[in-house]
Amino acid sequence: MPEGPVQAEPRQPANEQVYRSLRAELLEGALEPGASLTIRGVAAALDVSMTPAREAVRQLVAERALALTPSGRILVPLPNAAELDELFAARRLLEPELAERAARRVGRRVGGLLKALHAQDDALEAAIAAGDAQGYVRANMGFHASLYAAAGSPALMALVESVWLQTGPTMRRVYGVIGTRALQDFHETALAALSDGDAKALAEAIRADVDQGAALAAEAAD
Amino acid sequence: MPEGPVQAEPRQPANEQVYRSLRAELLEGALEPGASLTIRGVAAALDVSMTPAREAVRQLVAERALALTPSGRILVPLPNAAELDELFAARRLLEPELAERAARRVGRRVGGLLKALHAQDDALEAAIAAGDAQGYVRANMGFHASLYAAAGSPALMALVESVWLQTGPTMRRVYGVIGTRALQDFHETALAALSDGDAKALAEAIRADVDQGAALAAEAAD
DNA sequence: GGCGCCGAACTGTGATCACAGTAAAGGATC
DNA sequence: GATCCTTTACTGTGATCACAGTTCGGCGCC
Repeated sequence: MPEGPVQAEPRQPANEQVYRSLRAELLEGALEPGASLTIRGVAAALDVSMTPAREAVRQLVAERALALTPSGRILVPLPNAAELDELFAARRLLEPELAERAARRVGRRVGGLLKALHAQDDALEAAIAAGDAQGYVRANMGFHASLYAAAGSPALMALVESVWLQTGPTMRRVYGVIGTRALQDFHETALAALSDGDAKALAEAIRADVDQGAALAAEAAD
Repeated sequence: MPEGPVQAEPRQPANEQVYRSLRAELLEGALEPGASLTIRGVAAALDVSMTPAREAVRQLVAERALALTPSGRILVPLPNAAELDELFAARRLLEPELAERAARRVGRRVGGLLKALHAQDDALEAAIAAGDAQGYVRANMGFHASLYAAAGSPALMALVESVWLQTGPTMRRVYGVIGTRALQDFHETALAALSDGDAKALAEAIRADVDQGAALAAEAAD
């Protein structure tokens, strides 16, 4: 069943454009933790007025992806060790569930998904080889996102994305400690479990991957 | 250690006032699923201008507590069975973790917390006896909220509250099926586990309570 | 030379207005 | 009497302006 060309975005509201832009920057770690933003600044950067910029910033504050100082200034939050622990605890709880749901839902029709995941994994290796920290974060997230998208569980996915949004700025630093540790490739384990149709094993591989990420993040946090 | 009077809210921004108001209505199920809201309407109801009302609505849309029609109209979402399943799956994963953290954190200094939880539980019984559906939802949520607050895990708590916000409008209907089923009081089980300092048993009681809620919600959804 | 103070620039917030699109209600037609 | 269409009222979006509070600069003082 060939898919037609993606609907050429009939109309992109300005506030959503700003939101997507900021969100992508946060997810990929393009924004330094602790950095400050201004509504007028992001409005000018995307050539819109203050209003849509405000809405976008507000949304991200509501998702804890941005923080407000007591006086109302906007900054990229810098999670401390305890908060990082909470966020990875949430990932450890939610992501295996999504992985398991994905495996059960695709069943044996696993070909297309496997191909997409392999592509993301290749991009990840390439980013590591090229020393591209932001590309690394993006590819790693893409791998997980592609897998979980197959679960067809938008509400759970939204929760996980909310967590990613909060860990994004710190995840960039994780790239810095890669290579200083011997890492096990749980993505490969996950792909094997998925092609075997073993939902439990897939969930376990994802849990291990998240745990490894948590360890790296804890190491990179100091 | 007597606590001083709560700081008399030095200044409440209008947008947050609107946000809190809408949020409370959603959490307690005061808003009917499928009902539609207008920015001008909520602005008028709280006697503020459109701007803060917009911000508040936007935040709640970002948290999936409100939904937008393709044309941009605002309505209280009506989760279908699959979405409800996702939301309770998330509660089932996250809340036992919070309960366990709470138990470990309070350790043996459990007196104040137990007292607060008993008070919430009494309010819950009173609401059931009085036939107050909204009071029931509020007291039940208050019980869980008080317990998890003791965990000192704001990031996890925010995730759970996001889920509550989405289940709120449907939870009101749950009250309708209470009494048609013989219910086990897992709150009592939880309180016993807490006073024993048994974190694992507390987590298990909370999981059972969430599961029972999920069953009731599934029953009330049709 | 270091410290404290004052002012100017800048911040987020709130209000108001103009606009394009949608939904609903009314009437005309068959 | 039901159906379709037109018009009207209303919706969310975006822009602009006024304002109060904060921050950070430079200047004067010790």
